[in-house]
Amino acid sequence: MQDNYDPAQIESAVQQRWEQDQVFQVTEQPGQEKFYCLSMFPYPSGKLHMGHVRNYTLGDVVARYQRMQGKNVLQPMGWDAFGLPAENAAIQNQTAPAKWTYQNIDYMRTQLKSLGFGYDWSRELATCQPEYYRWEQWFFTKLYEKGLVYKKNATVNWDPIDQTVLANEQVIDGRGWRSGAKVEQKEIPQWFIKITDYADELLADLDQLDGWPEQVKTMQRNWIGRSEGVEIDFTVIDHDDPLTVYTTRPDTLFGVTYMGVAAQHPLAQEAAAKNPELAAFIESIKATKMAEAELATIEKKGMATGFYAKHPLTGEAIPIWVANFVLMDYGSGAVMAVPAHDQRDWEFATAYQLPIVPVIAPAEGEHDINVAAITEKGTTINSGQFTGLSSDDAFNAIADALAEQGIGRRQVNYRLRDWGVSRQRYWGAPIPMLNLEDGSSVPVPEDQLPVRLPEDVVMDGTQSPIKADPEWRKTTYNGMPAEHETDTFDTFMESSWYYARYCSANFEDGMLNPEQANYWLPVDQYIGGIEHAILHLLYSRFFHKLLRDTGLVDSDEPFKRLLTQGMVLADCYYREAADGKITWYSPLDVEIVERDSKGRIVKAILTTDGEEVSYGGMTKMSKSKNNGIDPQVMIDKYGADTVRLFMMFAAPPEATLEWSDSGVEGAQRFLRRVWRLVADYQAQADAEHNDDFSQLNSGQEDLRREVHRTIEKVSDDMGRRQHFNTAIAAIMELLNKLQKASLETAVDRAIMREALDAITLMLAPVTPHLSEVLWQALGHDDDITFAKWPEVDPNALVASSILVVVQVNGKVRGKITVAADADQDSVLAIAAADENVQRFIADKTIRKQIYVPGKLVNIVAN
RNA sequence: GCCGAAGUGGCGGAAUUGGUAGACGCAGCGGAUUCAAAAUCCGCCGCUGGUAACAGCGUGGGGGUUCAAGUCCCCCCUUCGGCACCA
Repeated sequence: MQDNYDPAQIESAVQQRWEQDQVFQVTEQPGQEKFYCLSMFPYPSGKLHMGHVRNYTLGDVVARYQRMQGKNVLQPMGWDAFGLPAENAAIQNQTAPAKWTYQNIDYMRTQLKSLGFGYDWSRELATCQPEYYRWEQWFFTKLYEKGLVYKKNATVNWDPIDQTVLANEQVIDGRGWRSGAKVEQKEIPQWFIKITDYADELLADLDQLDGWPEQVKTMQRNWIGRSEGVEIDFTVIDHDDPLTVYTTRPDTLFGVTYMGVAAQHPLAQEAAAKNPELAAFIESIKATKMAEAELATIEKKGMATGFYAKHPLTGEAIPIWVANFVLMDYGSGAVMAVPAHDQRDWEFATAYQLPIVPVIAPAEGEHDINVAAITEKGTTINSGQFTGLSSDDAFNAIADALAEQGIGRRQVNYRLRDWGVSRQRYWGAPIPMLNLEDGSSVPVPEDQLPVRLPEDVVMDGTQSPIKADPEWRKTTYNGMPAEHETDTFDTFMESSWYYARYCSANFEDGMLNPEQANYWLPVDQYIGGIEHAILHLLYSRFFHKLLRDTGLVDSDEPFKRLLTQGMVLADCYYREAADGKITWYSPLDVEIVERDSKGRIVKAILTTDGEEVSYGGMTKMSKSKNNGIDPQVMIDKYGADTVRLFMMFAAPPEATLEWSDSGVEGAQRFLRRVWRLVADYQAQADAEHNDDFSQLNSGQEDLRREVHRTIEKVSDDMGRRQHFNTAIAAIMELLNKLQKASLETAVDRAIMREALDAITLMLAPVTPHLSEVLWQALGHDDDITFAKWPEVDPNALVASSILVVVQVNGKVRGKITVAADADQDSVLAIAAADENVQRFIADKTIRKQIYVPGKLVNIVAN
């Protein structure tokens, strides 16, 4: 073996062998335990960024660890290839989205290979391929047949200059990002999938997901937002149709002082027709973006419609207002307002001097209704026959009374809304529906699928090429003229079932091969960013249940265990010009020339011109701050193993990770030390070994105990805890001890040998190239990829004496070494006899003694 | 605004079930090696006092529970993720 660690040479050789032997291609093995390890597939944006590298290293470490546990491991990879950036890039680079996308995929695939990720490339897929999206289209028509798909009007951001629909991120301060036009809200017909039909099951099944982080489950629970309430019909005075609202607080019904309706609500429209001032007001609030965050923070505005509702129990007339915080797309588009007991209603009432009538007395404490609403439950007051009840009793009594009159129904409601899947964009899977001349819609017949998206197009920055081309949409249905739907699917559609398609990625006779899908599914370990905690993961869970109810899979949930990884941050540097304009410089072009005595950056210069730049701290790697570190530069400089090791060592998976050049160098330093230790050992490979560990001296016993303690810890960290940073720290600690160990006797050498084997194996998931080469150098002729994970020898762990900490009144005053089998009394006696302990208890009375066996003594004395 | 997290030395982080706060790494400092440097090796490294032994203080801020709190409870501050058309 070479004296020096040469990652470039090792890595390309090992990767070549993996490719030649198709090491990571797998098929179903009925007798063997399977493990499906999946990382969220990337959007092919051009090149990998560090977030990808982190995500996929985590996945590869888990996959390799599980393989060494003897499992049949599937780890696939593919491309989330549809989406907005391809359209933007196409406009900018005068190319077609498809061409741009496929080029990016080709480059990023080589990057993934150079990082040594063990993927089964025979299953690679890209969601923009008709072979993929045809089955999504097919599935959508099945859902249509089942009545789970419907069309309704919904609001979009409309750019009146570009004549195009904008995504929320394309609307900046109420204006279109390209045109600068004031964005309008426009209602257009769109397709929806009834995810609300599955709300109950999506909520209940969260309890089965033991392997999911509690925070993700909580976020999903809150997102689904199940509530129990009452739907109430308010008669509108001099009007036929009642105004129906939903409330979770019928106990506050007597406190209703006004009603709120959305700008698009029929009542508002009707009132506006006769009232130009109101019409103008409605027009003005229509410009508000309908994002929830926006709504929550906007100034509450409203105007009276002139209509009045009749209070169902008191008969009083209640004014109906148009309010900008009531959404038409949401529930019935109307709310009853109880300003005394709802903060938002309170703010609105205060702004417009509407009456605030308290009807609940809080259970405890004083409350000033002039300062804020009383939102907690309590006892009813001012509530007619229902006065004096607890909120819960009043809820029931009022709900029953309304039900008797036929104007109220108990109802379970969800915050979750149906999934709008229509997008007015080009680069997505065409929605497989036909619009007929009579205005109705039918699914595209199965034998005409897929509805192909033309790939050779020119983007002009406004309309989608398939909308602009009248020929594309022309077709017939049963001999009648018909038009293809020109909207495309939300890209969350593709990412909702790709995990299942991987199981039979090349299957041509259906969406999935149920036999293969049921062998591999559910995914045993899913890894991706926390930013997907709600939408992507909820849609995928929903799709899995749809697949199940279509008979394609047996399981209820797609992902057994979930790991949500944090972001990658880096230093950023900038210069501010005289006019205040800030220019950001890549950390790769910056040299730190001065640090203070604590090591903090004082002065940094740009290497290209030698002038000073300012330090902007650690922020998320991003284009805007120009602080993205290109993984390729790092791989070329240090090798994949070093990059992988640093990524796993620098932070636990869920936390943010701060990129550090010197940290990467530290990782490389460690690998060189491992290499050298094996090389030094190899240099005397001919020397005699003695594997009999029954007669060790105390130093040998201690060292061997360290080896097996490390195996124990690393196994637990990698398997159960998934804290790879502490696993690596434990290996580093062991290496530090081994470097000082003697190789004099045959037994010394046998212990070293056992330790080097263990270290090589334990590092294999993280640094697979290095480990493969070291494994061979250590004389093994099997493939380390499938080698058995090291086992703990329980005999090696036994220690004859243990360290016990002695506290007096909770402060550490001494440390004693006692026999491992010492009883409580003798430990307490030794503790009290300790010289320093004596100083603190000598003139005091011992009140209490606590002994935590094998760990700690606390003497309470005063 | 709502929902979910996080906050520990100069820095990244460790402390897994309430039981030695700071493992491991980085940076820094001192030394060895070298003509010199790089690389490598050895040592020191929370703050304050002390030659030292040791003592006092210390986990975002304030309060509480406990023999014992980074960890549990209450209030507050700051930063980050999501909020349904970015993926």
